[in-house]
Amino acid sequence: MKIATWNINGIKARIEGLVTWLKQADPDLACLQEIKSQNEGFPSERFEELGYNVAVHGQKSFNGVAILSKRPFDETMTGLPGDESDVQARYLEAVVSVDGGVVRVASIYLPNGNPVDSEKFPYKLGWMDRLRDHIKGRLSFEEPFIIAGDYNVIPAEGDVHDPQAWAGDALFRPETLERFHALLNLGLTDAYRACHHQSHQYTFWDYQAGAWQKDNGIRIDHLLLSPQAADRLKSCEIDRFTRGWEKPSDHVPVWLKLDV
DNA sequence: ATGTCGATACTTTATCGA
Repeated sequence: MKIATWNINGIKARIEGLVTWLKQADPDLACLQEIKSQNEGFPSERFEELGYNVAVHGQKSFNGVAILSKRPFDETMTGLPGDESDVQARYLEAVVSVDGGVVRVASIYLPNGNPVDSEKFPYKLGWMDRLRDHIKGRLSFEEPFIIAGDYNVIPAEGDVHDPQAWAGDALFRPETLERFHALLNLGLTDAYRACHHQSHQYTFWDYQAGAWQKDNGIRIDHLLLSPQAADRLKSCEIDRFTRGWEKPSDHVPVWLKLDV
């Protein structure tokens, strides 16, 4: 089973590129972030034509996550628990049946958190605390669970072209990394890191300042695995070639193969 | 060199968010 994550930065702007990639990459499950669309405006037909079932948690203008699945959804859940006042569409979870069990998957768009002296940074940290609490509960199910998405977290110095330049940024602040480690310490596995040891393998390059041409990137899109998913992990790769396409997203797809 | 994009609205340019 092939499971992918991609922050597409706007479904309307990216629909043709996304369909092209889906046809050639052919994932069984695709977690999308930053669809920047309400549920009503989401072009589900374009994916249903390709054999996908579609779950959307949308919002006008900003944020928004979706999951495409070749298998029907047994259940879906929208919104990260823990704060009734949080209306931002950043969390979608789904369960599908496979031979001999289920696979649970979450599509997450973790808050950026910049600027750090604004209310956005504590919102990010609080969201990470809530994510940890929620995932901790889910782990008691002992299922293969893949938490995939744009984490807006640079895990280590080897995941950024210029660590100095990012030192004070919300994506690389000690408070952020501390919470990312707390998440991993629940017993989760960073799928890409489990498959590859080389550093400077990025998933995002800014549109500005020729970042792509200079390979000035960061690795912030991750697939974290429950122990039951990690046991079945076969491979994990970054499709960096889409960054060179016409009208690219600033993020590229990351995918893994599970032996289920 | 804070140099680009995408979405939105009291729109055709400014604002926000990333």
